[in-house]
Amino acid sequence: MPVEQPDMPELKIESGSGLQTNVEPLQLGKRLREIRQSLSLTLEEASQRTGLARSTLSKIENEQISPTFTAVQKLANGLQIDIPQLFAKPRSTMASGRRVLTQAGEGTPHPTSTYEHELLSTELARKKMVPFKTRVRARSFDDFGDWVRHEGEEFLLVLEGELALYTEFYEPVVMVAGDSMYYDANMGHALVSLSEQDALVLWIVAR
Amino acid sequence: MPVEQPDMPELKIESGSGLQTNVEPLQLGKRLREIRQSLSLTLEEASQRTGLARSTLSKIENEQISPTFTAVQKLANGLQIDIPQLFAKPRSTMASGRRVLTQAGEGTPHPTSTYEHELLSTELARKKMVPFKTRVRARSFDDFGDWVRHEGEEFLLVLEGELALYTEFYEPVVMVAGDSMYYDANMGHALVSLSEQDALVLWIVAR
DNA sequence: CAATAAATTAGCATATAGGAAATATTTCCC
DNA sequence: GGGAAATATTTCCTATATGCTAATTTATTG
Repeated sequence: MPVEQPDMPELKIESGSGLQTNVEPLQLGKRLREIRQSLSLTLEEASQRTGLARSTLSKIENEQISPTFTAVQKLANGLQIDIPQLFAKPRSTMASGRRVLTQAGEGTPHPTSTYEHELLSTELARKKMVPFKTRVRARSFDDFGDWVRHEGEEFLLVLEGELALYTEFYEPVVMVAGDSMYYDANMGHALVSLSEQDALVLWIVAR
Repeated sequence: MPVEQPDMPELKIESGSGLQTNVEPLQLGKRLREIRQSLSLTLEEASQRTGLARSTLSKIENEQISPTFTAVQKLANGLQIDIPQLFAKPRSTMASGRRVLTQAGEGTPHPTSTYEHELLSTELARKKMVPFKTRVRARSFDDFGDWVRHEGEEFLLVLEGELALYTEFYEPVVMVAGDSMYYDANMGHALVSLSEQDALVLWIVAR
């Protein structure tokens, strides 16, 4: 009897515009300086690792010259940076340097006909992962309607009880406390509690 | 006493980025040519849109020169390409329609001086999330060396015991079973067990 | 404030990218 | 197959990035 969309809280996540018409300033030098400094490297050390001259590095960081692509490659190799990541825009991610605690039972409730979700860390927006605890009511009907199915990947850990995870293309699997499952969420999936009491699971979705 | 890098198991996982010492061939010219042709643009047209000379474009595509970063920017703007995407590798994802079960205690062990990690779902490569259970040994010294710090976001759920989560910029937080934390992993972090017995946590990292 | 380290700048030599025009290649139509 | 037009490549010159050495300025540290 799993179920409709509400089972997938938010997922609105980010993926801002998608249209980057803006003429990005893209402070390459600034970024590079940050990276180098975060590694506690002096220009001299960075020079040794990258094979680029101190002065060149300085000029690049101060945006006095526009580095050759080969120079960028040397930089990326020498400093262990991922090139795509280097050029990535300010990255509309979760606010950096933030954390949020959710104490047991203090999450945001989100009940559905089959599940009782407790959304975690809701204070943080634009997260890469959406975590929630779910209480699967005892003896859910074992004929369920449609699969739950959505973009992304899902990780599931059984915290209490015993349940069956049904997934498309596979046989159902019985899971007990401590068992975990990682699966492609595009694949239909659904949980059914097997024990007398409700089962409790931790669920995490990543898009 | 958290610690050195080993505390962050794998992370090598996808994007092979962990350590990309390899001198990536990175056929920039080839990629650009493909893109231009897929837009049915002639060198002349591309030249007009980008402000770069026909000859320059030709040389870049034939890898006779290594374009300046500003040139790459002009190209990206003119041809509506996303720079990160330009350098991104073929984008491999987890095989679709797959799932993998890890039964309690059956993960892949990965001990370090401070923690005892049990990696989960290791059979699936290129996952968006890296899940593992960690046993935090009782009474870890509460003076720890360096922070653990890495790209991405991290979710932490306490399964058993009681521990203190130290994070940069914040006061330490005491967490008990059922409590969870979501935080920016670039922010230094470290766990210390407070109870007599070891503490057990579920950890999930998303890059 | 002194002493040291680190970063920036300067000057010059060289390698190489960028632009304009010439040359070569391909495409396409008869 | 032979042009003619379109497209791509190469040539040549100029602009600029890179390397080197050293001097100068700017942090750091004690």
